[in-house]
Amino acid sequence: MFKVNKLTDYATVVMVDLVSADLARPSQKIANNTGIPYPTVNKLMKDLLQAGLVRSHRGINGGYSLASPAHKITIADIIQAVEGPIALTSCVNNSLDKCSYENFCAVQGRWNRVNKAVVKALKKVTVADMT
Amino acid sequence: MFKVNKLTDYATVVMVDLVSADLARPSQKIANNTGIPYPTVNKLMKDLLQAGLVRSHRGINGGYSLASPAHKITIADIIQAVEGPIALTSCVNNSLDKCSYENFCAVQGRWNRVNKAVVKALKKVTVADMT
DNA sequence: CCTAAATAGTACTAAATAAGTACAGTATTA
DNA sequence: TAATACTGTACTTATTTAGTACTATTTAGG
Ligand code: FES
Ligand code: FES
Repeated sequence: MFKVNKLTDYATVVMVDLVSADLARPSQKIANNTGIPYPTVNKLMKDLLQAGLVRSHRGINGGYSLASPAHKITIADIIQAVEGPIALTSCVNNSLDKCSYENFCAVQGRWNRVNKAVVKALKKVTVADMT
Repeated sequence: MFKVNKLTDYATVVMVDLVSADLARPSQKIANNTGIPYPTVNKLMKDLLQAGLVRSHRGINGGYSLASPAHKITIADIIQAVEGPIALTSCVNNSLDKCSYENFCAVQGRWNRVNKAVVKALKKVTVADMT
């Protein structure tokens, strides 16, 4: 199947939940709001934080909040945060791993075009659109 | 990672190889041309055949050929042939499985928009473009 | 009609990836 | 200083993908 990770799906749900947060919202509360298990939310937040999509605040009254306005965070951002660089095949430019057929392959580099088209499509939809 | 199956990647290589085939080309020859292992080619052809992307001919001098002109076969077609319907999440309309959060989910149905955008992008690139 | 070439279908095994869980550590505020 | 909540890492299990094997069926040609 051609699909995003379940965690990416969850991440969008989390991001949408955070849209309505005025102050920092703890993982526990996010879990309650969304129905996503607490440990899973916890794991997600680490990825979203590292990618700079959310801000965190420790201690009592701590929690997470969006790092940018909802209409500036795209689905592409969320996918990249959770799953790493978007590379439909391993012979796409920004892929982490290397294609083993590269030496004698007939479609060498052609996937770049497809990849760009998909990324462009994913950048068009924002968290605000998902609300 | 957000990516297509390796088999899908191989499938495009196979399709591109078939562009240059005047008569039916056997799996074995496709394997030789592309460097993809023979058993794997064999497996692929079954999927491509079922999806109607190639035509087959049995017996001596048999083999496979494209069912339509190269510029009419899209990357979306190939992905669907190998991986089934394109459904980025399980709550997308044409998905085979059902989303378990559907009852209380905040982004319910919103992925349809993303999915459509991606499919549209994948339909824009054809086998001819990959040659 | 018989044989060799080649596809068609099914089922199994092994490898890779994703999902879920656990836990010890650190910062913050009341 | 105690309670709250994030941070980081590592582990286990489940699921999916990739690869392999084998049998049956069809076709062309001698
Ligand atoms: S499949 Fe990777 S270079 Fe062709
Ligand atoms: S994640 Fe499937 S309905 Fe929301």
